[in-house]
Amino acid sequence: MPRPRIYDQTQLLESAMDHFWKHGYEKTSIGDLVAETGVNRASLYAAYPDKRKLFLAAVTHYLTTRTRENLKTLQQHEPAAEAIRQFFGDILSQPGKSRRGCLVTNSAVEFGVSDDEVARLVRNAMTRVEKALAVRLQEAADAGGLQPDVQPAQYARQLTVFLQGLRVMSRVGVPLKSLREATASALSALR
Amino acid sequence: MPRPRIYDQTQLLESAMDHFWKHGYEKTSIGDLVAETGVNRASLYAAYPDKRKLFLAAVTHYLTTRTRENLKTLQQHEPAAEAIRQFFGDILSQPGKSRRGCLVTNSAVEFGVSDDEVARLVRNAMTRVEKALAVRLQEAADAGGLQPDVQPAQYARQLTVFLQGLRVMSRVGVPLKSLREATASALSALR
DNA sequence: GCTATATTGGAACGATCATTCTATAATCTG
DNA sequence: CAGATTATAGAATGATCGTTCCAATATAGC
Repeated sequence: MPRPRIYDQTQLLESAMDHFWKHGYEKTSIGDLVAETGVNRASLYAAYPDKRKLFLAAVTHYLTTRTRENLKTLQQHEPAAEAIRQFFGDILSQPGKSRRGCLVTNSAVEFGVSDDEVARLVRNAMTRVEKALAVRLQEAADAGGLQPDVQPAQYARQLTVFLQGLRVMSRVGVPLKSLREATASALSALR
Repeated sequence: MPRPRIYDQTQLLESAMDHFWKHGYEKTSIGDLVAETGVNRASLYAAYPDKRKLFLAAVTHYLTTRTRENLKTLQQHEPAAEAIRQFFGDILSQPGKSRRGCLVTNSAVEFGVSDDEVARLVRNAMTRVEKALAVRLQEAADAGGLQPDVQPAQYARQLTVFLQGLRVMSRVGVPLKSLREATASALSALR
């Protein structure tokens, strides 16, 4: 019976995610989203009760697409040491896109102090990355692909922190070449 | 002849810096600053032409106080390896304050894509940290305080990136204990 | 103590924001 | 084709924003 929806819900979410990713939450207005997505104001509010809920949906969408994609790289390659290299390599191999940094990192900074729900979402995402790294690092250690004095769990923590740093520095325009050098150094315990 | 200023200019800058540090640029309104600093609107605009210029002054003030203080720790302790430990140790030793992260890191994320002047300011600050670390790491290497296979310049890059990550994760509420473990791992090449 | 001068307090302005409302349009069921 | 229902377009609303304005105020030099 109803008039059919003219826009695609996933495209809306992708578009909104892109905009929040590039400009952050506060600098993104509903007007911006209407202009960029082509979706009408009223339709936006029919789909999400308010801007913040749309943002949360966008972050979740980021986690289930971008972050999941990165984790797949980490989990699927063999051997484990190579998977870890590839994981970081992928992140540093998109010259145009790396400038936006990571929506999770950006949200950590923008909402870390002011919104506990976002903060928890972000911490959980970081913990998942850390655990995935820990699994692969343990594998690498077992296979002799890790310096013997390195503890996988702690090294996973270190690399998770390092990854956040990469995202900050990408966003502010530090050349990828420098970041690749830094990463090579951070991964030098792998062999 | 003129009516004397009733507020202290440095206190104003400290107060504004604090607020930008905690809440970021966009979420800080002039009204917030008036309320928190006690300085009148007109006086604010007499001191700085607009919000952005005040923000730039606040960031510069941060660099000449907080960042400089951290760099002093890095430069003054002996031996070099101990100075580096202390540098990171200090950053992770303020349970209440670490939650705000670092104004430089926060600004990198908030303005990295949208404001080249801020981005350059931030990159320059990061480069200074990296260079200071490189100097001390070279010293440490010369004194045998560094694993022989580690290159000081690249390790300095790595630690600079890592530091940014620490600041992000502090801000989002990751426990300092975890971050200290990560840091211990990142500094394990020192001895 | 008067005048010149810059500061102060707070009202005022125009722009922009998130959100809501109203009217119209498009489809499916019967 | 009629009517129920939801989507759409865009105007309207009220709050908040950065910034400006104006009248009142406080001092230093005369």
